Amino acid sequence: MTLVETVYEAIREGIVLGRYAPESRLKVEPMKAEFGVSGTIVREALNRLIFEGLVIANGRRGFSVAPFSAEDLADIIRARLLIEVEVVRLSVAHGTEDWEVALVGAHHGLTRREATVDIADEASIRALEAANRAFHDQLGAACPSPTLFQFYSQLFTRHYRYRRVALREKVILREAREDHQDLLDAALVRNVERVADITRAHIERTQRFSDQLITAFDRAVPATD
Amino acid sequence: MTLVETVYEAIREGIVLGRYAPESRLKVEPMKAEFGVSGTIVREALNRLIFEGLVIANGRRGFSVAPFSAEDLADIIRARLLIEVEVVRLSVAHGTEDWEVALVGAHHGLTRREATVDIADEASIRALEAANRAFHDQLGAACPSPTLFQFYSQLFTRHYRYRRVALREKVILREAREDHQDLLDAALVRNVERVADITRAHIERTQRFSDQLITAFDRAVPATD
DNA sequence: AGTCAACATTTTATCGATAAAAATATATTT
DNA sequence: AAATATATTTTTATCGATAAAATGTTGACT
Repeated sequence: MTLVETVYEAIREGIVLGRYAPESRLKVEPMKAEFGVSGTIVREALNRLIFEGLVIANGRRGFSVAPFSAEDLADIIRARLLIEVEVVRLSVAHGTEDWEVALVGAHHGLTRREATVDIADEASIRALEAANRAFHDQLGAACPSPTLFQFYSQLFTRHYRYRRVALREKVILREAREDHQDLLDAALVRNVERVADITRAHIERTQRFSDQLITAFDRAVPATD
Repeated sequence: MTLVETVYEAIREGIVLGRYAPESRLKVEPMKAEFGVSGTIVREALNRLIFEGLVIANGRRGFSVAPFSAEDLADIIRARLLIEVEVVRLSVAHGTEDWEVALVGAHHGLTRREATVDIADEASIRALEAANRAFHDQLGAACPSPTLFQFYSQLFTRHYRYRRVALREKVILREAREDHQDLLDAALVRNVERVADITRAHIERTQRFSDQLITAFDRAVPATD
């Protein structure tokens, strides 16, 4: 793996997990030290993140983390409703037996994490989210459109940046658990429209918490300037 | 405008217009000379193009132009059918009066080019395509979802890479002309579903030429290695 | 006190050089 | 002549240094 790729992953994780706050500047000089690489590497990694919607390039004024806003969140949800629903639809329609097997496996892993998650434990939450992501990725993995899958993936990541703030709510976890079971059942019997419906509801459900998310975030991180 | 941005635009245009053939390697050393900049600049520009789907990064083996394939083209068309249709739908539903004015203007510009285009003249074709792009961009410009608009834009660019091969067909030009007039008329009376339908047909029409496009390309540019 | 301008500092954008890797050519052995 | 090993060249990935902006600060002047 190339150095740029390593740094690129690290920065992306830093942004997604909120270690770099929204709108904060991503200064090359400090990051050189942080990762022990030269400025060129950092800059190349940042350039890759621009089109992923996580980093903003401000002309001659360097880079910064993409901002949080209610509009942006609404935008992400709307786009997910269009794209992710189509991705799972196509995937369930095209999935092979191997895909089914992998899906059952991913669901099992997710179930385990859901059962044992401790809301107070950061690592446990992190593991749950990884399993959640793996399950949803697998659900869409048989989608024959690489482009749509890439869009889905990007949106999922951007959405997670917001969602993680609310991940400690027990009620969300419970509802999500039910959705996941329903998704698996419908997917296994290839009920495409039902999978689409549950996916839609699953995404829409997060909308209920949108306002809370934004205000919760504003409380946690006061304006950066 | 920063140097990286300039070079980035130049490389993108080079790829879109086929000056850099699909799958050909994008070597930093020659490009340094071509643009009169250092390797760092070229690399940063290339990194930006990765997520746009125009450039592939091959681990430690440099960069290359995204390949042409029948699957890729089908993928682009499928994604456009989903995303662009939604973009124009949202845009027509949300467009203000200023948007209407700009749309009429863009359509007028396009009509002029369509009337005077000379299939044998490269510059004339180029101008037509710019006007075509401007009209379609304006049609979707009032879409309240920046994300969906960005996806639309990326797909349009990627599709153009294929379409330009077929742009010299008179029959395509004639059919497109009719679509554009119908799109404008339906947009002005805010007939959202009609605009969506025409857009769908407009994109689907290109599908008829897909096979020809691929074989035409294969003839024009024999395998690169 | 508040505005404005000269100055100092930080930060960025960019370059040229280098070491490591990959690709290519050459030689050597069978 | 084929296959393998070795040397050579090209190309890439990476670094440290520098000039040009941008930002922040101080201090004179109203």
